[in-house]
Amino acid sequence: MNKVIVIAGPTAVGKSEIAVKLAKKIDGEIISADSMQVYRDMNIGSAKVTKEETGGVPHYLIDELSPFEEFNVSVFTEKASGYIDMINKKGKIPIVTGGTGFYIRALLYGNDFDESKGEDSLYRSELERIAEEQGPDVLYEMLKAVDPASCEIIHKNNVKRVIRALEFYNETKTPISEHNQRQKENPPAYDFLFFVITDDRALLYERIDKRVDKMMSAGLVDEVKHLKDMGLTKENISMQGIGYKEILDFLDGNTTLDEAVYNVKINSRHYAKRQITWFKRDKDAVWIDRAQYPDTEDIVSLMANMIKEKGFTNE
RNA sequence: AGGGGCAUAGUUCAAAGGUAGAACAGUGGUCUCCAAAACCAUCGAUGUGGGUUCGAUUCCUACUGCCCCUG
Repeated sequence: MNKVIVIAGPTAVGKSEIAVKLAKKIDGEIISADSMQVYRDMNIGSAKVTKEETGGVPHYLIDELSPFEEFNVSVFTEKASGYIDMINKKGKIPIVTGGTGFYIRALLYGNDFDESKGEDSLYRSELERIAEEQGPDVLYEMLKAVDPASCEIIHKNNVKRVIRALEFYNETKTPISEHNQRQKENPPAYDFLFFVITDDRALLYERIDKRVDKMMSAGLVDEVKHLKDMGLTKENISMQGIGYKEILDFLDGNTTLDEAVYNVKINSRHYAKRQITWFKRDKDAVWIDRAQYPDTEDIVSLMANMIKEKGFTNE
C-alpha cells in the first residue's frame, strides 16, 4: 500500500513551513490539500507558499488551475492520488498538507464520487428555483419521499445538501444515505500518518488577524482587482475563497474597505474553528499543539521520529 | 466649573412598574462533488448606593463614568 504523511490543521497555524522543513528532513515532496491554492493568480489571499518558502521542495496541486476552472473533492482526490503514486514510485515520501478536511478524508478513505457526478445541471437549477420560490420545506418533503434516511441526517434548512441528496437520487435511483453508509465502511486507501497541528485559540486568532493585515499591505486589493478585471465574479468558485469574496464586495461597492477587512478576519476565524471541529472527529489523527511545542524545529523532529518508528523512512 | 444628555450581553441596538429581546462576536457541533461552502445548537446584560412601591432594571435621588453646550 502506498504511504503518505498528512499535515492538517487550521488556517494560519503554520502548516506550510512545517511541511517544507519535514520534507527536507525525510526526503519528501508536498501535495497541497487546499481548495484555493490550486488557483493561479491567487497568491496573497490564499496565503500560498512563495518560491523561496518552498526551499526547492516540489509542491503539487499549487498553481495548477485557472481561477475560471472548477475544483472540488472529486478532482482533488483524483489528482492527489495520482501524485501520491508517482512520488512513492520515485522512492520519496508524499506529504499532503492543507486545511480542507473534507478533501483529506475523502483521499485517505478512498471515497468514491463517480456514481453521481452532478452533471445534470438542469435538474439542479430546477431544484434551486424551487427552493428560492417555494422555500426549503418543499424540497425537504421531496427528499422525504425518496430518501427518508437522509432526512434524519440533513437539516431542512441546509438546502445545499438537500439538493445534493435529491440530485444523487435522480442520477442513480438509489438514496445517497445508502451510498454514504457503504462508503463509511471503506478501509483506508493508504498506509498513512495523519498529523493535526493546533494552537491556543487566542493565539491562533491573533495570528489570523495579523496575517490579514499583512495581506492587505502586500496588495490583496490589487490582486483581487486584477482577478475582477480578468472577468471573474462571485459566481466563480475561486472567488468564494476567504479574502477574495470580501474584497470583491468592497470593489463592487457593497462594503467599505474597513468592513471588508473585518469580514476577512472574522470569516478566517470561523473557518479555523470549523476546521478544528472537523479534525476532532478523525480518530486516526495525531494532534500536535503548538502551545506545547512553540519551536517549529521540535515539531518537525517529533514528526520525523514518529515517521521513522512507522518504518516510512527510506534508509 | 456651570447646564444638558446618556448609562441594558464582549459590541451595536430593543423593551417594560411584575419572566429583559435581537443582531453580530464567543463557544460546541453536523458534514461523502460549490467544503475557504452550507447548516444546527448554545453561553451571556439592566454601572454603584439610597428612596417611593406589595414589587424597581424602569419612577425619584446621590455618586461614578462617558458625550455635548457655555466660560
